[in-house]
Amino acid sequence: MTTQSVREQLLEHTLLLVRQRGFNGFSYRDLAERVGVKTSSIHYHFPSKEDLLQAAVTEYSARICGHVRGIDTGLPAEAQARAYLEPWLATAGGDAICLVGMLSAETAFLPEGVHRILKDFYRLNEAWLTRLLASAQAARRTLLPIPPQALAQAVFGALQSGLVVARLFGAPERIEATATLLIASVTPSRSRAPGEPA
Amino acid sequence: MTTQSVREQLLEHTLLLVRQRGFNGFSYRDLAERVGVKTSSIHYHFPSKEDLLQAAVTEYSARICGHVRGIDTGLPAEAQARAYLEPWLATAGGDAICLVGMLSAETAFLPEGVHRILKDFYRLNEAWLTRLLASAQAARRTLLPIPPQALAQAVFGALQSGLVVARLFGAPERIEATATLLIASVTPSRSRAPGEPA
DNA sequence: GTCTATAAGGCGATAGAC
DNA sequence: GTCTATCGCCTTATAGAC
Repeated sequence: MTTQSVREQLLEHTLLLVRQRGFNGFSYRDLAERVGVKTSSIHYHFPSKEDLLQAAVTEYSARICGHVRGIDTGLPAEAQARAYLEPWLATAGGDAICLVGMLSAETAFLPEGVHRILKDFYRLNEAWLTRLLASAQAARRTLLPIPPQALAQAVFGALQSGLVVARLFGAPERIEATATLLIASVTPSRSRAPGEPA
Repeated sequence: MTTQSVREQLLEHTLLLVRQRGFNGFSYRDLAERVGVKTSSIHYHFPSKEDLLQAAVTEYSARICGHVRGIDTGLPAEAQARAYLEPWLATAGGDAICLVGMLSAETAFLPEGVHRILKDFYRLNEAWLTRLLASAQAARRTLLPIPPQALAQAVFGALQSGLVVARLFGAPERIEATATLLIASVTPSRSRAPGEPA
């Protein structure tokens, strides 16, 4: 447990506040109270609220995308899928959702620069999932109902919404439906022949 | 084009404002300006902002759930799926998303009564999709990668997120990945045998 | 039912002392 | 770097005239 500078604490609590309540859902006062400083001190580190947002979304995206890029593509497809799902499963059911998912609901208030980071976040995750699904399909180990890219978009969207719904219902296991879909889509399994009973 | 009472206009513009900006994203002033009245007139019809929200979410849920319940279950599964998807396809790419999806991101600020309506909305849609998928599977016309209920949850979540992403990218066709997944999941089609090229 | 006027407090942001 | 003090504006909500 290393000691954090005030700036680091502000950024960390902003990440949490945005994921819990959204950019429009917290104030400088809320943030100041959590960190134990006055609101004017926040303005010293982050002159405007948009500066704070920009820093938070950049940091969040770097962390998650870093995790995704860090997954060894030499692993079996199922192991890659499980590694990918890790942070999603760990988040589900808490009082925070994905920062990008939250901000995507608030696009009307966000500057263009933030929009770009959000879009890049979707693109990277969807591209990674597309590659995984396509390679699993190419190896003939699996049978996809729709093209890899379409399934990747659907799976990633279902994960985002899964966090939202898991929080609403207070039910972490709500994310598992989508996790199962991804795993099943890259797993050879005993894939049933058409007409074979489930 | 029938003339609407002020109350009806307030409700209608509230539906739109929540779907565009969220419950925390608009004020009585915004609403008053759109309808052409003063903010105090809103308080006459809806004493508090929570009253306004309660009326809006109730109305929205009644409309969408009414549409779903109105789909003839005697139709072929694919026709039912297309009828179900209709409002989602019509919404994608505009500046408004599903009101329930929007409010689900703002749960921290919403009263318990609204939470209940949101949950019921998810349950009804998921149950309807589960029935559709299960009946299509039971008829041996299709092969699902995961159980019907899990797929229903994933599909519905992907639709919700699909609206969000379609708006962010300004790309209505973004919803089609999930629409394709649902259609493919209930369509006998020429379902490929394992190993058969896509 | 709708208005004017106003209350009481929250908001992001700034100036200037220390 | 952090503080106190303050600005101007926005917010939901109410009282009372018409």
